[in-house]
Amino acid sequence: MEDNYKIETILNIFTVVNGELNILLIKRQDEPYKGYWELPSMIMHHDELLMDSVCLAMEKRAYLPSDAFISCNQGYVFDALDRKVDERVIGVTYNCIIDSRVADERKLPMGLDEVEWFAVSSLPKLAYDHQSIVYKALNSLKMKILYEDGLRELFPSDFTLPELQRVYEIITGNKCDRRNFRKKLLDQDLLEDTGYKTEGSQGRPAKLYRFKDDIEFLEVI
Amino acid sequence: MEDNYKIETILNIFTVVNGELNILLIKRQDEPYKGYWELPSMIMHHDELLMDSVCLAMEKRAYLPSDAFISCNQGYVFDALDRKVDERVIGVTYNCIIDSRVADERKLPMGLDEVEWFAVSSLPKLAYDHQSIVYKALNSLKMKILYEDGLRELFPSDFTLPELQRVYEIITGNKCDRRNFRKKLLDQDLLEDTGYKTEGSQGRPAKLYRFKDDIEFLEVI
DNA sequence: ACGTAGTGTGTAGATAAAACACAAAAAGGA
DNA sequence: TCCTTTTTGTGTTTTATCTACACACTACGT
Repeated sequence: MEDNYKIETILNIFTVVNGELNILLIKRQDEPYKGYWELPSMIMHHDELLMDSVCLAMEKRAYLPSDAFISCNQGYVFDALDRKVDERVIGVTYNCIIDSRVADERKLPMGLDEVEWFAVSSLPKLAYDHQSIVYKALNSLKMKILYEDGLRELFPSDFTLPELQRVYEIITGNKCDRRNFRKKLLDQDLLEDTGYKTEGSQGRPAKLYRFKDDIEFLEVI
Repeated sequence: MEDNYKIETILNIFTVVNGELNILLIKRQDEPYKGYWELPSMIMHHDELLMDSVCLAMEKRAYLPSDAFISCNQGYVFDALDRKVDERVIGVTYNCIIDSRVADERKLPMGLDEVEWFAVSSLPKLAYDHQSIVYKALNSLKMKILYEDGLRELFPSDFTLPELQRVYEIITGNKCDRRNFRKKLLDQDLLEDTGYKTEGSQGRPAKLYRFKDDIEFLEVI
């Protein structure tokens, strides 16, 4: 018996802009699922590593530099027999976080692809099983924030504590008291005050913080 | 270009016997790595799901009933170009926990395979990249114990608190005080006293507990 | 009967988590 | 200019959780 299947890598590329968690999607130009949005993906060839394929997907699909990510973690493998329409493709997902400062430096080829950021709280119709894939990725992100250094990766540049809390609450689903959230973060000494404040927004300006780029740290939140 | 690679599922099958975490290994009969031990694995065919392949590996490699596991979770994907000697095989790992009461009901075909349980604290020489695979699985198990219901799955039948603590400490790497460990577990009301005690061991007999098979529970330890 | 080995138990101090209310700084409109 | 609205910043008290710690009980072996 001749086994014939392919492996693709599928990328959940996250970034935070204006205190909102965004994910990168591409509008499909062809059938099937024409007009639906999909995650960047790339078929892996036999002489490549999965990570090679991930980098190619970053460049050729997402139009982002292949080294743009702050973190890139392997996620779940999706293997339903009918997940693609006419061929067997096993999808290995990768969850990437990139810096919002490079998120909009994409050079799209004129009029070819539509590549856009969507707030995860308002996603469009997704092709194939990509809806499930995003949900699973969001759950991984939740674990990463709760038990690892997820927040640090999501906020590489300056941020306000309310922004941090909004993203934390959206991803984890836990609402928490502002004062307790601030205290918990400031008590560990992971953050430093930049001395700057937000401008032009409504209400009292918020202090801008950044994560200390410290050697080792064991726990966030 | 014709892409030609295969996918295999690789099983880390864990069970607890006598308060010791064991993993199932098979002694290789042929080159390469003849005489080394390996994890049960099975090539996945194009018309199968990964879980089909897992079940086949359970039956045909581990000689265990394919429904014997208490839990079976997808783990990491190993994809190094040279992880197998002469062909490209992508390994998708699954971490299974089985009941120690079925662990020894295996019917091995006479004199063909050597299939044995090893304490994870004293593993033999492992073939291929299976050493890394076991390490990664142990780390997943740690996360599962710390943040999910891992302990419950590892102890489906009666156990003593010292047994529970030993396994907990080995997997998590955290030593903890006996009294505090007991209190933490007994305060949540997950356990019930069976009324029985260990017999024939040295020292004072230990009470036998079991996990209440309760509806929902949010946290262990 | 005595030693040895392993289990079972409670309390006080420290640390972390949860609950809670008001003042400060900007923007917009009367 | 003053008042209202909006959003941020701040401290204390209570509660729960975690940590540290010492001695008695029950079997087995000699």
